Amino acid sequence: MKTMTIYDVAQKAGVSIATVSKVINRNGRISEKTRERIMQIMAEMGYVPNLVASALSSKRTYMIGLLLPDISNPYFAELARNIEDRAHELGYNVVICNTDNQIDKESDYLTFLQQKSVDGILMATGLAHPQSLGLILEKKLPIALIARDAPQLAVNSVYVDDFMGGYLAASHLLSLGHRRIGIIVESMELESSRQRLKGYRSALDEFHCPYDEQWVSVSDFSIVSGIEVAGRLLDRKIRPTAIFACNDLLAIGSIQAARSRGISVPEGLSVVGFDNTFLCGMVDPALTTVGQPIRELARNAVDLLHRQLLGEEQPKQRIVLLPELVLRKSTQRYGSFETVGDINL
Amino acid sequence: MKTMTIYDVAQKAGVSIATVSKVINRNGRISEKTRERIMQIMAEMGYVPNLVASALSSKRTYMIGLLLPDISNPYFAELARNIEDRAHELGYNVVICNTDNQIDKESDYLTFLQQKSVDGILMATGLAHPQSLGLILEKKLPIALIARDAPQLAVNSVYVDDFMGGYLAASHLLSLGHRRIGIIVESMELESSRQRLKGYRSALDEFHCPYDEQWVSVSDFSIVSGIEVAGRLLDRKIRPTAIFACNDLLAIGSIQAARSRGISVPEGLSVVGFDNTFLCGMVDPALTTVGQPIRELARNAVDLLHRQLLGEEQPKQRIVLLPELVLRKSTQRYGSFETVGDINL
DNA sequence: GTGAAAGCGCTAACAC
DNA sequence: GTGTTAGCGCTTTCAC
Repeated sequence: MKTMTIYDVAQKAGVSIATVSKVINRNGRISEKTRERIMQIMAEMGYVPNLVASALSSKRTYMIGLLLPDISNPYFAELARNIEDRAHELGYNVVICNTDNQIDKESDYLTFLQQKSVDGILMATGLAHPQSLGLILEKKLPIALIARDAPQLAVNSVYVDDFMGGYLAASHLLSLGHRRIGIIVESMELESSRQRLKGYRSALDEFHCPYDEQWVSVSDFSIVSGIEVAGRLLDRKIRPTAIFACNDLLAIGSIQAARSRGISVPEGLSVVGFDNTFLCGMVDPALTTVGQPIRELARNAVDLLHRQLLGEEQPKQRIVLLPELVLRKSTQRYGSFETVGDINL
Repeated sequence: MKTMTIYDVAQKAGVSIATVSKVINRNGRISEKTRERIMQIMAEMGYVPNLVASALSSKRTYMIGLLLPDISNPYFAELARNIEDRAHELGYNVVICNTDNQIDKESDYLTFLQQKSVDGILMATGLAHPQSLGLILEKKLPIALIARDAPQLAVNSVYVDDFMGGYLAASHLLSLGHRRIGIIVESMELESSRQRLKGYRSALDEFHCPYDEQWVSVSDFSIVSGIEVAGRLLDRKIRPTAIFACNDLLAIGSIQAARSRGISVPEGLSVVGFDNTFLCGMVDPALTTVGQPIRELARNAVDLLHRQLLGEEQPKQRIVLLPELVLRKSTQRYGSFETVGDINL
């Protein structure tokens, strides 16, 4: 069955292809009568427009590229889901690109996406290397950054207030009486990590608790890394009574590290995570965490991009959403229970 | 900066566009000398071919569509990750489509993908409604099914031996001495669920343990559903001593249902999951499960599709991979410990 | 080895 | 309101 074109429809309807094109794109002046007749004919024939051809002349592909480190990470999976939902509502398809935070994969994908003429790009990779970004900006490809970095460059972005998140986590622990609070950050390369750390320090200051660098550890995104880094923290002679992990995976790793050392959570160690992925309710004890409004993050980012695509000449903007503390079972007042098998000094 | 075309390159190189096209696609006869010179010039100019135009004439977009129920489900996220990895290696981008198992969303996406002329489609949705499939097959759009259904239709597919998976899970529990084994299936619509149930029955037979329908419950994919359904099972006067849940999420839900009733796992209840997602190592107790070779599933599916795209006229095939039991901490011999707070008859 | 030219299927002026 | 036509940027015969 040969695939049909707009010519076939035009012929069958006894009109020109321009007319058909106009009813497809519902623009131009068309009498209601011929409009309906043509719609009817298209339906009968089972005609579907070829969007590649359409894209070539109209310069719009209705596709957006989504760059993220790894979609198998629950945080990014949830983000991707919400992004795809919103994009689909607006008539766009999304192409996923796993960069593993590698700069060469990142620019590789960027080149591909550019060649394929995606209408816009959403970056949730956090790193956003200047050279990659430069490439895009130069080509005037609409872009929006999500959830992480908001570098010096003038690009649209949507993210949570990481400083506040760090502050919320630390002050929660401090107000529970904790004073030796370990913090595990994802990477010092990330602006988000730096901000969360600053928030943590700010809370410390407010509680007149001295900042001590020995309590800050750098990790990466993975759970195994969380186990390892938290393990090192817990093997100290003087060990922390609480850990603030900069993502839920690291927090879960911390719980596991504690458990394998016979330290129970929250009795022997309080743990706070970040992101509020669905994992929090899944582990035991359920994880207290700093919640990111993932859905809103996603929606706002897509909408921001969409407005650019519509050609609305709006000023570049940064949308900052506020995180909130989600209390569950992994934190408790320091010293409120007799700790068993616990050698805290 | 106006975007360049093949004409600009041809002009600068003093050759025709046909020649340039040939060096880009490394086909046709081109002298090594001019080839290099043109490559050089393209690099200097920063020229990148427009793949939309290329697609319009060559009929190949180097994009494949991936339909799945929900990418925020860890199983599908891992699958998607591996699919994207392999596709990327082969030079393809992947467009994700979340169907939520709704037939209208499914056919909606299918229409879109067809209009965008993706080179092929990967379906991991399990349902694969005949009408949707018919649409694709009719258009001769290459397709491969993953991980779930393998209906009557002649389509390529890759999946695990679900019967064997069910058998493995049940016989593990039976050999531990369990006789009242609840099974929670995702949906009776799914061939995979039916097969797993058959495997379960087969193991029962082998152990001369009578099959009793009261032990089989139907659920959906979610953890909340797992909690609910497992809860009903556990609230029976005579309750099961083990539960075989047809995915890890349901298994985790079962553990939570048990915990909230004061039943500990594995002492008061053994639980086996299915899929072997990374969640298994994350919960307490770590989950014994039937492992799917997700990576191989993904690779094989992409390769199968790829071979079709290359036009290799191969017979349709079904690749069946074998699952394996992954032992962790959520199962134990029935009766080997005094059960506490347990009213088993 | 290289080039001319006819599409691929559609959009968007512009003319009528 | 509807039709004509010139592209969009590339691939691909088929001459030379």
